[in-house]
Amino acid sequence: MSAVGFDKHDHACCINDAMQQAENLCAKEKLQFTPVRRRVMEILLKEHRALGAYEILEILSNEGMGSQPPVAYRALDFLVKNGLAHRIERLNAYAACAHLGHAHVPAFLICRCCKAIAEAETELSQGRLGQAAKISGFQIERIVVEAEGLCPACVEQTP
Amino acid sequence: MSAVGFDKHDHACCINDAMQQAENLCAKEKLQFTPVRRRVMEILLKEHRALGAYEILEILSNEGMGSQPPVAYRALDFLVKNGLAHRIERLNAYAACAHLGHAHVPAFLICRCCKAIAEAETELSQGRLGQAAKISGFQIERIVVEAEGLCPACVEQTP
DNA sequence: TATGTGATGTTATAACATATCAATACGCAA
DNA sequence: TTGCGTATTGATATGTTATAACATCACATA
Repeated sequence: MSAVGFDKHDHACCINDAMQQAENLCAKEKLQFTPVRRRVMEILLKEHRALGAYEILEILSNEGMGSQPPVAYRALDFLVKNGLAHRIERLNAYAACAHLGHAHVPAFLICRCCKAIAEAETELSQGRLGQAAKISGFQIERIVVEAEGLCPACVEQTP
Repeated sequence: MSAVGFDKHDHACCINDAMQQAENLCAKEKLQFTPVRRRVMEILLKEHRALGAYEILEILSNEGMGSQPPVAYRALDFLVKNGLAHRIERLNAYAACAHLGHAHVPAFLICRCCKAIAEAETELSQGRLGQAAKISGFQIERIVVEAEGLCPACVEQTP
């Protein structure tokens, strides 16, 4: 498990790789990776952080790709539904998936100071939550795990 | 671990107990359990589900206890900050704590059909998320765990 | 050409949340 | 008990996030 997000890396390469994987996945699943959807995915990858729908919308708007909320929300819904991006509930924001290709339950570390996020993977279903669900007969379809706190950089500045 | 929420119980008694515990806790911590705060706690306990701030506000308003959003949000912030209630991120809503008295990391089962919720307890810090945090130097302050799916009642109706 | 389907465009509005500042109540020391 | 500082409430305005509803476009195919 690597919590990509708080460390440096070759970002151009990271974007290209991810876009290629997204292309492949859409081709394989016969999904329409349309210009708006592709562009939103690029934006999320480029910024490499959680973006609000309206932030994305503004970028799209500046590029003449639609200026009304549903344009952004539809593209984001598509990306989330197909595992290309995740919604961060705590922030009401969206981030590109950092583990494209393998199925996983995403878990996030969210810095309350600088808003940086890192994505880890978990397999929570075995845990106490899974037990509780089993006992009560609840059928889990999706799990949200988000930890809020201070990232390495902010820990030093905020004592 | 009991996931109270999807089963019948003596509700009047459950409310009284919880209010008493809340009173005690506020007394012990020297917190001002003011009329608005007390009433919001009662409302959450009475409804026994997650309520939006504006739902609560409407009830308060009907009773002449304030009609503007900040009234509800302040009371809810107080309850959440002091562990009397939890915020359900997935729903942008609030629910009374089902485990008053003992410290815990709350985890929720949320029915996407009828919106019923159940609160379980977890101690997640040992898991992979805790590891990821430790490795990267992230300092966790709060953890959100929310599972979405179908409650026992809705599983039967929605095949 | 007609028809179905999925994606977009567009308007309007619902739902959730907070900033700000004034007024009031409360706890406590002088 | 008086006065002071702090916490709480009242009130207005505004910011932010999300969706309903309906029209249209583009493409595949019967």
